[in-house]
Amino acid sequence: MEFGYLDACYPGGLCAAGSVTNFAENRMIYGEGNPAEMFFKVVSGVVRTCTFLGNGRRQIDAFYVPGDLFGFETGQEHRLTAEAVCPAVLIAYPCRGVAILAASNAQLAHQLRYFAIRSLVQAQEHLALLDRNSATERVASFLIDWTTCFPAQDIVTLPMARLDIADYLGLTIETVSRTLSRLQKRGLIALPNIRQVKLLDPAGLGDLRL
Amino acid sequence: MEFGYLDACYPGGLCAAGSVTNFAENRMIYGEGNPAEMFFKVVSGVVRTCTFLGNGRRQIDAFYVPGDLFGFETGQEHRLTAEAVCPAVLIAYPCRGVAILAASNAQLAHQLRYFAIRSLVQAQEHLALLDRNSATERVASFLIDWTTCFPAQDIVTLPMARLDIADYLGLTIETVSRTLSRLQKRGLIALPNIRQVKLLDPAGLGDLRL
DNA sequence: CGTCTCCTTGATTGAAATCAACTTAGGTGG
DNA sequence: CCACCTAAGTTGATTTCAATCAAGGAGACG
Repeated sequence: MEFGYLDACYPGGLCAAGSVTNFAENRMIYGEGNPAEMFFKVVSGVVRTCTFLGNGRRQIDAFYVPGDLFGFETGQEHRLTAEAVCPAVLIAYPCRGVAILAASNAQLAHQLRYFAIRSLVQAQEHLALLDRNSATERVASFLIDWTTCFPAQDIVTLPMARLDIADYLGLTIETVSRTLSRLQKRGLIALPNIRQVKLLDPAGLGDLRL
Repeated sequence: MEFGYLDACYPGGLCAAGSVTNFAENRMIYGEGNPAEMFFKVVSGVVRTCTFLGNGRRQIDAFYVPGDLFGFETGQEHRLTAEAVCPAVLIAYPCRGVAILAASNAQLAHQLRYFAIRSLVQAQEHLALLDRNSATERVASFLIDWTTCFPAQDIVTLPMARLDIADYLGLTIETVSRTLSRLQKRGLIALPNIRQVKLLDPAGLGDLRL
């Protein structure tokens, strides 16, 4: 189904219904099992959604960047935990209120559907990423995906810690660290400091994805 | 966001717009890159959606069972391939026609949103499954998930081949086969024949998921 | 009865997890 | 400003588990 992109802020749309909120780094936005009363739009900063597996491991499902909507549920409860990766500004929308608005506003309904499907596409891409089972493939894909979020910049800042990357890629921090070092030694990337990456050879990096 | 389940077949709803189609086993329903003109509802049978990775590997994103809708896209093209796992009856809906209907039918719009979010939830659950990185955890989870689709039955039929299971779980057929044998030896399941499974100890199997 | 496909089982290899030590960066307080 | 402390990241050695390589079995079908 084809859905054009529509900005969330148009008269009578989402903007009217939401309230702006600030979250400090690592602050929880909502927890697994919390009632799904709100969904959110990222204005600035980065958000992660994650599940905690029984053995203490944590799985990061997605990172959300400015413009993204997250927190959609089919049930009464949030099935994931959402946390601010770095200081973040969000707009919170009440689900019920927006559902009522959407019932009489076809454009808004269309827009919500668009964002739900976009999240689905992202989840499917994440699945494909985890299936590339070599650590090098995963890290290379992650770097390419992340940097293409910021096409203008030469050196890209990673707002998340190594542990976040590891939990997103289904690897350990040691493996992520080693893989980054190896990519640097091979001249594919530069790591000027711990949170910054420069792609020296994007094409070569792309080849690693197979 | 909370969405109650609505049957797709109600007057003025989806049913009016769709056409019934049959697909033989392993028949392609649509291919990666095909124009996304239709989406589908499963009436009977099982459908898989998959991507082919550059190295020849295949990743199965999801299995769809009767009642499920699949084929939603944000762009103009299908990003996955859909195939019939076994003989399947589907209803095909034209995206554009349904979008027009949805613009003036709030209930239909709501329903489409519900199904898009449901696919998202399934994708997120699949992600969590792949993150349980032991083969035993994955296979146990798969068996539990699949059999809970058919709560009434004692012995459940797996419509898909071992290779499908392997590609869904990110494992090889050998590992799937070995793991099933091991679960059988441990008395957790019975495999009366190649396509049937009986959960002898669902609780014990659940414990393996961690 | 032979052949093909799908599945199972075994032996070996390899990549990432784990265990463990060390380095770096950042923050605090004397 | 520097000494200390802590959290985060890197690097190395070893182990573990699934992939790979290889061979054999079971069922379907002409």
